[in-house]
Amino acid sequence: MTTLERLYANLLEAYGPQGWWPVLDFAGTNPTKTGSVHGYHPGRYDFPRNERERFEICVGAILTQNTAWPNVEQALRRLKKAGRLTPNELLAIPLSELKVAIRPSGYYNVKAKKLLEFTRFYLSLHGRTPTRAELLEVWGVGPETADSIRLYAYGELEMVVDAYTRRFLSALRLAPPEASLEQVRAWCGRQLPPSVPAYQEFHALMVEHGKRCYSRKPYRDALFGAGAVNG
DNA sequence: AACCAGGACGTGA
DNA sequence: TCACGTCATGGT
Repeated sequence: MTTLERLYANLLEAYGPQGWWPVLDFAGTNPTKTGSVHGYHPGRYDFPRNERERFEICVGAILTQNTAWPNVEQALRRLKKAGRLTPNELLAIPLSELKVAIRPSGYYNVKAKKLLEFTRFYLSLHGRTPTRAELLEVWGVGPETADSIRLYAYGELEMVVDAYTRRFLSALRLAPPEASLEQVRAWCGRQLPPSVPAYQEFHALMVEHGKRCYSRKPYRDALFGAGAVNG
């Protein structure tokens, strides 16, 4: 068992299954979560259950770039309420109307453009699963967004690593501070068993732990991270 | 009432 | 490559 596997097991025990990626209109809740409690499905790994949910996850992945999830959830609800949460519906919106709908998630000018770019790409796939390289070619889709889409929207085995993960692992000295996100990502991929549910849960746990202990500025309780390793 | 969030892009060195 | 500025709303 690798150190990262042990870390994963301890975080899972501490926080419980996170139920990522959240989707609208799912009745389940996760009472252990601090922020929004809607749409999470702890312990279930059969999402997305249909094309509608798949596209919604993609849209959420773009809207959540450097943005707190409750803001994204508002934007998704506004899109849905306006009947614009499918690819063709979204492409049919006047640009100004799209910006108004997604305003709560911030950066609405760039994100509106990103959504349109991605949606065109999404339709061009005709249901096929995009490769990571293909996703990275889309304007507005960077490494974390591409990996999140692969892992959560398409259920592909893709490691997702974010700023929290890098801070956490470097604080534990599992990764050098100067390691790039890509290096950390490759390393994590080698340390965990190749399981889609495990990858999904791992990233969700890293975000939850990051929010609690590795928020920017002073790390609130970095010692807990070390404790999580040693048990 | 600052501070920051589940990043990515454009630019200049 | 890489560091830095920019994008913006809402929660704490």
